[in-house]
Amino acid sequence: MTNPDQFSGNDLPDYRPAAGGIAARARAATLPAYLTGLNPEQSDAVQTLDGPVLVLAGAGTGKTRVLTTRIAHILASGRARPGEVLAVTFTNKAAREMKMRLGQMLGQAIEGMPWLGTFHSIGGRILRVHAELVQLKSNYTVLDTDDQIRLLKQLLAADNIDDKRWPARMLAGLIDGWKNRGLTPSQVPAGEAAMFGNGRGGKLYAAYQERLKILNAADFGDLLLENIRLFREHPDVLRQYQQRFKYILVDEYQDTNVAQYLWLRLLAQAPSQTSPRARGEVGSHSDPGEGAPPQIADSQLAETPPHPTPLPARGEREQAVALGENAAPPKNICCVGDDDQSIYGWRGAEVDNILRFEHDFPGAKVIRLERNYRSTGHILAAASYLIAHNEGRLGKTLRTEDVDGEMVTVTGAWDSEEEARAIGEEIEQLQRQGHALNEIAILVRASFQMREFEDRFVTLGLPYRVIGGPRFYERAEIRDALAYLRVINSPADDLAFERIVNVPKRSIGDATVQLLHDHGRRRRIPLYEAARAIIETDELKPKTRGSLRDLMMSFERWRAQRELLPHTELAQIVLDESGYTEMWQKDRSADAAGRLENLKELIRSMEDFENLQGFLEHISLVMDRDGGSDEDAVSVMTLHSAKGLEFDTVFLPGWEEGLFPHQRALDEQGRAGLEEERRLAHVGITRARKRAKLYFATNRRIHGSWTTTIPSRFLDELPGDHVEITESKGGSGWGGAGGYGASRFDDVGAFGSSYSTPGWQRAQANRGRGTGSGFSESPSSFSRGDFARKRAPLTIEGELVAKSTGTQSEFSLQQRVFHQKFGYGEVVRIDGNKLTIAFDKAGEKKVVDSFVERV
DNA sequence: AATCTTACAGTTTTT
DNA sequence: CTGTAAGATT
Repeated sequence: MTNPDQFSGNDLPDYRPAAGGIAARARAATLPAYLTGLNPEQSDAVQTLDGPVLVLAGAGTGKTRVLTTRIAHILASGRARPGEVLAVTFTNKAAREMKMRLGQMLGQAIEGMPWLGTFHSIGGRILRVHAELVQLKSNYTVLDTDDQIRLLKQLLAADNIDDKRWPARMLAGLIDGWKNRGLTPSQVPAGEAAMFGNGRGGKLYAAYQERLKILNAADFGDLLLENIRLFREHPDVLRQYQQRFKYILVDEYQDTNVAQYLWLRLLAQAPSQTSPRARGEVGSHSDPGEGAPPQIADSQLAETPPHPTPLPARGEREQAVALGENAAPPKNICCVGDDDQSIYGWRGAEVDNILRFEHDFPGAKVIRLERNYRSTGHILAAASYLIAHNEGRLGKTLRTEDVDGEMVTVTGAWDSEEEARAIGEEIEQLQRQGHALNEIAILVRASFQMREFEDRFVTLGLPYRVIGGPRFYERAEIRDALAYLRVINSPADDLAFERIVNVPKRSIGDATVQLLHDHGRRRRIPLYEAARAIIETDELKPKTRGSLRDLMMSFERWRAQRELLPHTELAQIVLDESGYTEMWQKDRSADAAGRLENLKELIRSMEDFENLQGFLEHISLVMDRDGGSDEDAVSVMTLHSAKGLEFDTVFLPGWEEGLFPHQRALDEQGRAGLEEERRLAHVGITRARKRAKLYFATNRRIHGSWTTTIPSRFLDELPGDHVEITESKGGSGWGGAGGYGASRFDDVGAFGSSYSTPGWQRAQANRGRGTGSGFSESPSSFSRGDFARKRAPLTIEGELVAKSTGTQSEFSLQQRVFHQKFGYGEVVRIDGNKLTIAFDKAGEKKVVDSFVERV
């Protein structure tokens, strides 16, 4: 955040005047300050306030700036008050950033925008107000995926369905998919509903929805779907919101799914047009009926190649049209997105939404932002050339006024280990040249690739940070703690009760829980009440009965204390008295300390909320992953989680067929899958400001065994003029390839063939002068020995010693140590500041001493 | 009820 | 090969 380059990106206080000339200056004189410094297209996007607008904002073209400025303009020009503007994003992070930038732009003059948030938080908020209309109470619980699956497991068990053959996870996926497409149980096409559990999928979905109502709970999908149902069944409520929202803004429109699209359409309609017909016909209209022939809903399942020209309307859209939702002239809705960055098709995002915007919102104005302020010329050219291979796109050409800069590099490595080694060295070199590690990222296709980098960085002592992984509230310890609080807040929360009844272990096993379930079901009471009743009987073994009674008494006590104590203090007491904290204190595994730290963080975060109820309401919707530390460290993450971020230097390893593009995407989605993978590649390259470095390995371990791979077709799709083929650090593109004899050439041949393509040959011809040998040169002149020799003189050690905690005598052989990642172990060898440690669980590892502590 | 053993799968992720 | 989850064992 301290990098000066930051402002060459979206913020642009110093936008080059080339764009406007006299006209721009004239505008600047009459318009408010926030409008100055926008380029003509941006300015257009900000000031076209009436009617539907689609802003196609390529990577690094100032998308967020346009959105925030547009809101500022709406507010400052007095066209609407903050409460009359609906602005939706996908992530809390994006919402927070917009709020922040809006605040900066407008000063403190305007109170925070109440309707700026994620689809889910806004949907959830509307739902709380009208909960009774959809058979919920306003204090309903939001279930996460884990709760969802456990609930489904119970339903499967109740229906005697073998959850080996029909896993609950799969059903959860199906239900999510249906909800993403805006389908209630009765609207699911019969063919699809029959696909699960010998035709019982549809019934299970219905049963699940019913059960949710009884538990007073909603899953993530419901937050939107129940909103749609609410709006359709209660036109008066819909009208209220249509009147309220004078302006609607949508971020990342290419990522919207059908449900989100329907939700937006309903809200974007002019208030007077609410169709009274909508009420009764929702269910019956598209309901194929129970006995209908299994139509495998081709329109929904078969891949529909995206195409800019009008497409056949798809099922859900037809439905919207049939309900009269298409009739009204759309209001002032502005969607911002980039079809070239649509990478979430697999979780329900419909690229069609953005491709068909003009069709869906007649009279829409489409504005293209094509001036890129992030990347240098070569990087942009490479990314543009690559993405041009996609057919289903609206078409944009990114331009920059920046210098060409460094070429994009492509480097081959013998195997993934060498790939990691080479990248590690490049990073160390950058570090020695004074580049901040914070400005370096490694973006992988699949998370298993991260491991090799982590291992390498641990040995090098190079600080790194893994982005992504389990979210804060998804961690077991957080969910356990929350479950305790949920039971205190709402004794009817069976899922929460079940989760912690035997955590920590209190000898209340499955048998006992089953007994509680039976009891509860018979008397139609929650598990909590069942437990209270059963400890008065002698149905349980004395030991179990005693321990359950203790737990119940604790809960009663905590509930009484709830009125007297601040909720943070209560949480502390609950965790201590339940033995939960103690459980982790006694745990000697590597991550126990971290878990205790997380629990502390949870309590800290509770302070931001007024009371327990408020905290629980928000935790599942607006709790973000722990804010990254501010240490200087290399970021390691997946390409997906890199969307929206930018770095000076970006390393993109693993560009091999099968991995990237991923085989599964190809197998399951065909050409659409390939195009999405290509968009992912485009996203990856455009994350880089100054350096994009692509890698492929000839050999990679997949599912344990070594597999020879061929370089990704995407490498062939790069423009030769902007790409440089380099050698892996230490002398050879093959690094350690030497010494393996003829078989190696077989492998080279395999990949060489894919390099007979024009793009590749251009690339080779182009890099002729200066840079040294390329792939055409025999790699046999290099060997592992060469590699090692060239590595030796590097003074990494010198730097690391300076960073390490102290003298090397701090550790001795057989010393017991603790490492944040690998846990406990014993020192078996010492080389300067590098220790070889036999970890109890992780095996033998080489680690820099500053990363371990004595026990 | 807790621990050990075996089977099995194994992109991408937000809310 | 490795981590998880369900099943078998004590």
